[in-house]
Amino acid sequence: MRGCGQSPMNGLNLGLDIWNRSVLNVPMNRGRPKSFCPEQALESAMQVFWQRGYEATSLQDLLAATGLSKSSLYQTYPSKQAWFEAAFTRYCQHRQALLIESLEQASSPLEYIRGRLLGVLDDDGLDGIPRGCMLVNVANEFSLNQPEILSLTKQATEGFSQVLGAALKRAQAVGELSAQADTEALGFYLQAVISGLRTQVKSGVSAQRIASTVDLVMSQLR
Amino acid sequence: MRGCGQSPMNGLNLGLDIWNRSVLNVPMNRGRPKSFCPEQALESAMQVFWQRGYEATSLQDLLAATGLSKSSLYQTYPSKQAWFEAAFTRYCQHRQALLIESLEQASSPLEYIRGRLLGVLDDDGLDGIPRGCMLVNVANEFSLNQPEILSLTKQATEGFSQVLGAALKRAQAVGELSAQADTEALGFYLQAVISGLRTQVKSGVSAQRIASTVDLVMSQLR
DNA sequence: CTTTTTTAGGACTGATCAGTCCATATTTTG
DNA sequence: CAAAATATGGACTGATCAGTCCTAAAAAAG
Repeated sequence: MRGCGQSPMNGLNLGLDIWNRSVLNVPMNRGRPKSFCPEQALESAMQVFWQRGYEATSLQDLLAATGLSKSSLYQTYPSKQAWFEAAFTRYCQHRQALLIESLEQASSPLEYIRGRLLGVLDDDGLDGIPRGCMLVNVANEFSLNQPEILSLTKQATEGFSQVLGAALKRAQAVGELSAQADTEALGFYLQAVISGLRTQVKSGVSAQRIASTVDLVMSQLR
Repeated sequence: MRGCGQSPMNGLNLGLDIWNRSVLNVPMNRGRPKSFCPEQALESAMQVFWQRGYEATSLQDLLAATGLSKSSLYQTYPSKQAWFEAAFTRYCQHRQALLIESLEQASSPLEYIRGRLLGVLDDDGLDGIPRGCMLVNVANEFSLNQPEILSLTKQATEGFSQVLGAALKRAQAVGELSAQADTEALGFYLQAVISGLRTQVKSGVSAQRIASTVDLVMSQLR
């Protein structure tokens, strides 16, 4: 059972790995190959951390979600913390890539933004229970005393804000938004609104109420 | 050592307690009196839950923060969960009371709102590390599968939103806000913005950036 | 005083926590 | 084939988890 390549490296390094082997005469990995796909395991770990948060996720949860043995788990990343950081990094990268991709496909930038705002309403997890945005969850679970996590949340928040800012720039180009608008500032503003709405969703505020706030926010964007 | 009255009841019931004793001839409490103040213990418990969240707070933390013995802890509330719910309820009540009080003292309703928005910047905990708003923390830590918690977060979110809505009504009365504005909708909107800004603060976004978002939001309120 | 009632201290519980270690299995290399 | 290298399963660790229980202390009531 091999599944997804035998390199323990992640997707980005796989190419280099193959290149090394074929061109530089670096030998193939010796020893028993992994019986799991590290990428897939990380994805599963991310899902469970997303759903439950860091503290509430036990190693047992991680083992069950990934299907790995304890040895394989600790050989892939050396601690629960390391798994979490890798999973969270993956989440941020994927989310930002998705955001950018759907922006590129969007016909109307403002409708794209409305879609991002309304998106807070469909974030159901595996069991149908909303799990919110992992970035929002993580930022609020940790205090600011963990530098590595803080660095990740800051970077992701700024990244998301910039994508929203880019959407607003396109809105200006298309004539949907005043050329005087400060798109960078509005990007951070919208990111805050989205985070706030996600918190309200998790607080039990009705979908109707959320939707009308979205209308209000959109009506202010001119 | 008595400290703050010998009734194990909380503040609201203390009056009834005394009344029962004096009017209904109910005898005074027999037995050894508590050597701690339940109100004060709850306040301490609230602080530590606020700072660390539910999962990350251990019973040891709770014992250390309150100074209680394990027996007293479990006699006051029967579980960690019960302590948490009591502490969170206390937080919500106190916060809402503070919000209302400072609204009543405010001269300019819009400046009051600006103050609430900028307030996200000074939420330092005991050790100087921002701990955010407990409501935001709690809403994001728990998934929606805990009915009691959900009920508390929903109620608090709506309560805070309504106070903001009331401030906006006063702004209309004073002429600071258009009479056409939907103050209820704007109240929920502002509550979302505040939650979002708190998340950004915990994500490491700079105070300067937060402040300029506050300016942006205020400039939209007309 | 004795009795009754409540609180407090702290030993104790079984479960679970994150993490280690080692023997065995499975592969490539030579 | 044998040797080397890596992966796996799972037993094992000490620490900590939330929570229980029992005994002693301290107060009011009679």
